[in-house]
Amino acid sequence: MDDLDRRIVGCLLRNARATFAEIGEEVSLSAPAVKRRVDRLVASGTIRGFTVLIDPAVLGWQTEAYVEIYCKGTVSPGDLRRSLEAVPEVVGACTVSGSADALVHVLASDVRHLEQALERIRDEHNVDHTESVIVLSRLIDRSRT
Amino acid sequence: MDDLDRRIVGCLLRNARATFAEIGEEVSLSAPAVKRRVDRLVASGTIRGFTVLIDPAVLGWQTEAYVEIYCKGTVSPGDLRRSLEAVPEVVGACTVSGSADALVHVLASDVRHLEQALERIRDEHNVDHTESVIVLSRLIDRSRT
DNA sequence: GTTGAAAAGTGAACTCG
DNA sequence: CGAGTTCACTTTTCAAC
Repeated sequence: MDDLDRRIVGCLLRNARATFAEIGEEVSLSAPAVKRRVDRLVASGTIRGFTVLIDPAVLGWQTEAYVEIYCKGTVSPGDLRRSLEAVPEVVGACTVSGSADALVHVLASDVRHLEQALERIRDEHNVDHTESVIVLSRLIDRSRT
Repeated sequence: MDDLDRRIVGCLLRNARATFAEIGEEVSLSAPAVKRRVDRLVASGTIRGFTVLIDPAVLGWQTEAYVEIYCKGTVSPGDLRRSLEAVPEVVGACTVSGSADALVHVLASDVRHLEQALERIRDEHNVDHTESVIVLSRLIDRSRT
């Protein structure tokens, strides 16, 4: 992972469908040289995949919340992950410092749908209670590294 | 945005560099038909762009926090966005329900770097105080809608 | 980095409801 | 007419050098 790799990744972050020749022009490399580096970055796991950015409003999933999960007693991160993965509305989750066991990012079509997702999360055997903040407006989204 | 579009978007979410022919095979369409639909989705803004998923650990930005921002008096979302956009470590931000004015997602190389970013956020003229939780481990990341 | 064969992208003309 | 298809033609990929 040298500086050239970083510049190639920078191009791909902006447009993952750029041709190798286009990237090569920007970083002063031939198309095959770029391809070899990209292949290596994919093989090594540095590049985990190529994806598309969708306007969430179009999919109709406009209601967003961050939910702090408090579990009964202690719970392993692995168990927590398995519990939360079962709920498709959960788009992100992490264990955090402080008294909460996890912070969960939930995306739903509307408030009604969000409530249903929260109920499903709460119904998991090891969840004691939850504390939610609802997103009013998204100010910044630079989530793709 | 019909069911065919949704299936095409599904393919692109999994692999944004899939060829139109590959996508076409999966959704039972010819390559040019897929291309026309993808072009339309891009033109209409449904597809906001193509990007690459990078292993954050490789870039060395492994320290993550969620920070609640409390401002002095009232502040417009626009001003808040401008303040936060000036801090590159801020990867996401939204206004939220409850007493905090905003919830900010911060990514930094280490705790020291995170602290510097928090200081920069606090130094913005309209920030009263902040409340942070540090991410211990990421359980789920399905952030790319 | 260069070259060349194979594959994919792309626009036009055409066909079907 | 909007949406899909086939077909020619250009560009890109990708493996060998």
